[in-house]
Amino acid sequence: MDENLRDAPLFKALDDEAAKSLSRSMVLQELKKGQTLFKEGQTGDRLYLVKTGKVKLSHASGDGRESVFMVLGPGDMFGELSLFDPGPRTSTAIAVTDSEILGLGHSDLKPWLQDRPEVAQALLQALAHRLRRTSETMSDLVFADVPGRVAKALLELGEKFGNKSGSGLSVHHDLTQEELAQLVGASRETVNKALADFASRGWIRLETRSVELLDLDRLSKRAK
Amino acid sequence: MDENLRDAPLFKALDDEAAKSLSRSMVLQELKKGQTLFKEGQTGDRLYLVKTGKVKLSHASGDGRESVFMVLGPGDMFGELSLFDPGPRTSTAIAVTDSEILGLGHSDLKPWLQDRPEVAQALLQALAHRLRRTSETMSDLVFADVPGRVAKALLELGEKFGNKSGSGLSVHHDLTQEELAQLVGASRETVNKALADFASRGWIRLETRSVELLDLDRLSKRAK
DNA sequence: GTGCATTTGTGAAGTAAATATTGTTAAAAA
DNA sequence: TTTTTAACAATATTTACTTCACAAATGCAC
Repeated sequence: MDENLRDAPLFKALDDEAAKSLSRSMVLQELKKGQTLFKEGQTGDRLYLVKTGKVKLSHASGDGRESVFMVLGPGDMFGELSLFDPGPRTSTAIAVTDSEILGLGHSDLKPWLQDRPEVAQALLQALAHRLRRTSETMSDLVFADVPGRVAKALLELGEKFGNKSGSGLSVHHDLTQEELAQLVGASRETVNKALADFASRGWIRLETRSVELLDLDRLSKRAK
Repeated sequence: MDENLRDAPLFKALDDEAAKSLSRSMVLQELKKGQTLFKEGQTGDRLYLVKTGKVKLSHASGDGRESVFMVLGPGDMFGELSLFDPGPRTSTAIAVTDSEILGLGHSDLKPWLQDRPEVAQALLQALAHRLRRTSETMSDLVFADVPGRVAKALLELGEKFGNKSGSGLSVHHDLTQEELAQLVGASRETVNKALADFASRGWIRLETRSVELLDLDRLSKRAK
């Protein structure tokens, strides 16, 4: 079984034997970059786990604008809302890069939830944790200005997708500036200006679909 | 047992017998208006249920500004984050009116989670539902202007606390305009303007700590 | 390579909302 | 009651951000 997945909330609480057994009922699906897994409004009761690649969860406004709540990487779970609280999907899931994802249907998960309290417990914890982060993002939208939110987003992407490189933290986020702007809840132009400003101060170095974070301290200070 | 509470997610899944038994391990606490139940940053592993009254969950920024995520009424659950995902409280809970609150400690809930999968299931559903609403609020912050958010907040308060009255829906929210502004994520002044504008159009009638919603259709249209 | 589309960078004008100020009304407290 | 405090209302000013317009760079198909 894949190392990344062993740490996913769904499996963390189980012993190897059980984890293997559960993983057998999951279905692998390959997505090309840009491909849509599900759209908001559709019904669906599958939960997904990212095995490789990146997936973004977004939400469209009436007039065509888009907002991205989250970029998910290996080990991350999504789509669980429609599973626990039946109803249409609230977000659209699109692959940011070529990705492999594992799907698990409601009926396959149910027996585990019944017989293994530790699975439910782990999922409760995962949801609670998610809720915690969501409400933090919410107060950032209220309190922080755009550069602050950009700094925060960079740090979060760094934590998730960063690799230590000589001088700093190299982050291949695979997002266009447009997508980054949607993640931050601002226009592409202002995000671009914030990035350019950080770069001119030497806090980051911009590359295409990737950044190198050079001064984490300053960025953190700007973020809070 | 109180009727309101019988419908709370925690009890809904249980039969009368079990619900009664669980409710016996809950501790009643009375709060005066303005009294703080817990503060963000404190540790705590209790879950609460509002029996009577109203409680607000808020979050403070570094520079003293405040944001209110939620106003809770009878039957609503809160404080569960620190219970499922151990860590300090992420919000401050303050009584908006004199209130009665039931508390349940981690150790009292745990056996139920172990033995009764339907309890865990109900809680998963409650969290998923909460997450759904939170992310909707989040995209409203990105997409909607202040008057739109005010209209939405009024409708939500109406759904929760409204009573049909002759001409419209009478909503005793018990919030000052300052608190309403914090709930909407805007300054008191702009919220006041939006309210005055709605009133001048005849969509609402303002009273102190209360509104009457007269034209729900127009408000809904302005909200989306 | 050449050409075309997408992404990135930047300045200027327009706008929603915050901030600041001051006045008015209503509710508590003396 | 009067006094004091808190909540609400209206205005002018400033600010952060969006929108618009366009140029430069990069990636990709042929």
